[in-house]
Amino acid sequence: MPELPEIETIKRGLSLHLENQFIKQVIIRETRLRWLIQPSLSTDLTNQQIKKIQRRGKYLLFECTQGYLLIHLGMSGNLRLVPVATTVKKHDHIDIILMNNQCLRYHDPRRFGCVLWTIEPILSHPLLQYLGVEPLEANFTGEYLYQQARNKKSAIKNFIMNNHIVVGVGNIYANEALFLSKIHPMTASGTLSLADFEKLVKSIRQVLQTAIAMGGTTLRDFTDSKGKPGYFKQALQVYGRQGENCLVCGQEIELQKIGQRASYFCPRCQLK
DNA sequence: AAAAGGACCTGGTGGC
DNA sequence: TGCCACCAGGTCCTTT
Repeated sequence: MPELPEIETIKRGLSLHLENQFIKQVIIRETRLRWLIQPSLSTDLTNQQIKKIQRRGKYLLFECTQGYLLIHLGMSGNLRLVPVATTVKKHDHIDIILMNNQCLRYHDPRRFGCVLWTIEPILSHPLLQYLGVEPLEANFTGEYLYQQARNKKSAIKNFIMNNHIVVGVGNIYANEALFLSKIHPMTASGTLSLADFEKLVKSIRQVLQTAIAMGGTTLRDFTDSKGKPGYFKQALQVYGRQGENCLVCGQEIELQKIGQRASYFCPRCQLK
């Protein structure tokens, strides 16, 4: 489901309602997520106060009194804030119930996500320590990408979707950013110029920021923490538009698999 | 060392 | 209506 703008949207919604709240009870209905839920999760979390919610890449970090709750939503995960008495549906795996009777409900049909507790320094957690730069922060520059791409032959689309290089850019926004940059998704990363990378950085920033402003992209089932969809789908230039006309030049948008992922591009605007 | 491919899951869709 | 193949917003792990 979610890329950086969707996670950021959820984070902002949850921050408003959860910061400074105390956890009263944790209900676990299904432990088989990407990694098994630790049996101690419930006792670890109970009575913790949520101090602050942060985001690193597509991970949500709930800073608590004595540790961190770390949540990833995988492909199909969602977090909703619901009244405690709300009927439990299929795939509602975890409830985190607060003293004020709000319930943070984790729902994930495909179970590719994870929910775990750690008392280690959060940024040195094994899942986080090798992550690349944040695309909306100042150290994400054309120069950085250019240096990382030296001698790399992988397609530029795979390169910008690689979490060890830059985090948060998933399949939708990789396609959109490459279209804005007029770069063909198959281009070998190492052959692009510094100027290309500067343009690409600008495009990635722009596409992510615009999507955040519109509450993310709802393809079928993404909603924010209150159940509202995002509106960026209407602004998509290439994603899902194979066979339709390029909004810039009128050429038919093409679809090709790159690294097992659907890739959409304009063969006239985006040169190799 | 880098790149490609498989694996993990459920649900929706479109073809026959 | 049913069955089947294929597709999906992610990313870790294994193989080449």
